[in-house]
Amino acid sequence: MPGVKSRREQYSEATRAALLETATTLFAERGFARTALEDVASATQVTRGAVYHHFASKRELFEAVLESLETEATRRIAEAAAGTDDAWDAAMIGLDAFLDQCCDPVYGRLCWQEGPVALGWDRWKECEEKYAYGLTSQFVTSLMDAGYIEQASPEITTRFVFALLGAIGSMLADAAEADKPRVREECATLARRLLTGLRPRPA
Amino acid sequence: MPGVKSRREQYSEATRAALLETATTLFAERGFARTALEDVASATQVTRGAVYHHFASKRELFEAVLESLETEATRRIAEAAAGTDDAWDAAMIGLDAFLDQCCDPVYGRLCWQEGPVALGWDRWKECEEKYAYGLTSQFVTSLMDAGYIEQASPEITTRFVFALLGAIGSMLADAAEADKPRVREECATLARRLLTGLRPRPA
DNA sequence: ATGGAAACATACACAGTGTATGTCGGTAGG
DNA sequence: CCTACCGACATACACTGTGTATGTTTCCAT
Repeated sequence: MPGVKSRREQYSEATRAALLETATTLFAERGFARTALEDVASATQVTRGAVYHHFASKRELFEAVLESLETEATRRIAEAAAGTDDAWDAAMIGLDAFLDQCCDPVYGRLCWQEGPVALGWDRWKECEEKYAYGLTSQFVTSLMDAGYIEQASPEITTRFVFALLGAIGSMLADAAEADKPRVREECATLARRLLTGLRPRPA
Repeated sequence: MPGVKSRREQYSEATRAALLETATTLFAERGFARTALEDVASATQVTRGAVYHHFASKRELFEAVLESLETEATRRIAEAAAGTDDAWDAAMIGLDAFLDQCCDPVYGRLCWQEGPVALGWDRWKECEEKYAYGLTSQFVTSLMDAGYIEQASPEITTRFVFALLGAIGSMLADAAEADKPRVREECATLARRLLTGLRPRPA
């Protein structure tokens, strides 16, 4: 009977999920480099053996954490913008949803600060292709197609916009909880203004 | 006689400089994490003992490398923009000088890619306060003062612009040597356009 | 019940950083 | 001059942390 999990499979899956969760917490609290797998294991009440059973390496564990966070985040953002036809409006709604997302300290810290540090920029971007970077790319090309921003290399434009989003993510991740609403608003208006710079000139 | 160095001091300074140079090369070639101090030492024909004599830690060695690169870079950029009175023109000249700088693969790689990875984002930004970040901040505030860009939080605006510059640095560091001129130009126009988005509205 | 495989634990190899100590040549004061 | 010291480095070692190889137990199928 496919779909029915044996007890052992359930246990195994639970362990894996628990590892993922403690790893998320510890990576977010202490950062990738300052978190030893021993800590992750003991906090989950298993040994490092279990960790290496479920994940090939420390890096892969982090990637799994990242993917889990990004899957949820991109889903939310895409969902928020889904109903809107106009490309510009959709992008602005997406931006708002993204800002909301970044106010979660775990997301901001792990995806935008620890991510590139832990995996190296290349590998990180490779992972992000599927998520934030990919989504950004979609928004950018749809804005370009709709004539809302000037025709230019989509790759480079995307990287610029992505960098902006990264800056926002890092800032919100850094900001004290009390400051977040203010910072959030300033980021929103600034990002909008910068993007309007890309609009085709009326001339 | 102050100012005159004893022979020992000269030797010492020379080895320190040599260490700095090989470290620069190796960090740029292999990255910070994949470069062991043993490699730096042996390539300089000394032992790790010498490295630890001159630098308190691997991190400090990297910081020294970074500072050396950034000192030179910011000097060049500031110098290029020095003669120009108009804040906008000065900023554009500075941008051009920066783009030139980033075409040096060593600078781009170490300052914009390895930097945050090696030191962690916080410490990296702390270092950059004195150099690229500080210079960016100056340009931004002078643009704001001159009314070329809208009044807004200078801190946040600076971080946005800094992120843009970082994106450029990374891209040029990544780009194949043959592509650099093209990428450079596209980056330049894109950056200019984005910045114009910050100009106060005529309305 | 029993062979086998999955889910872990245990133990170990190894790389790399940092530190404590040793050595040797240069330099300064008498 | 010479000698006592100090700085520049070398040597050796401790410790942390990753990854791997090998056990051990538990579950499930036959």
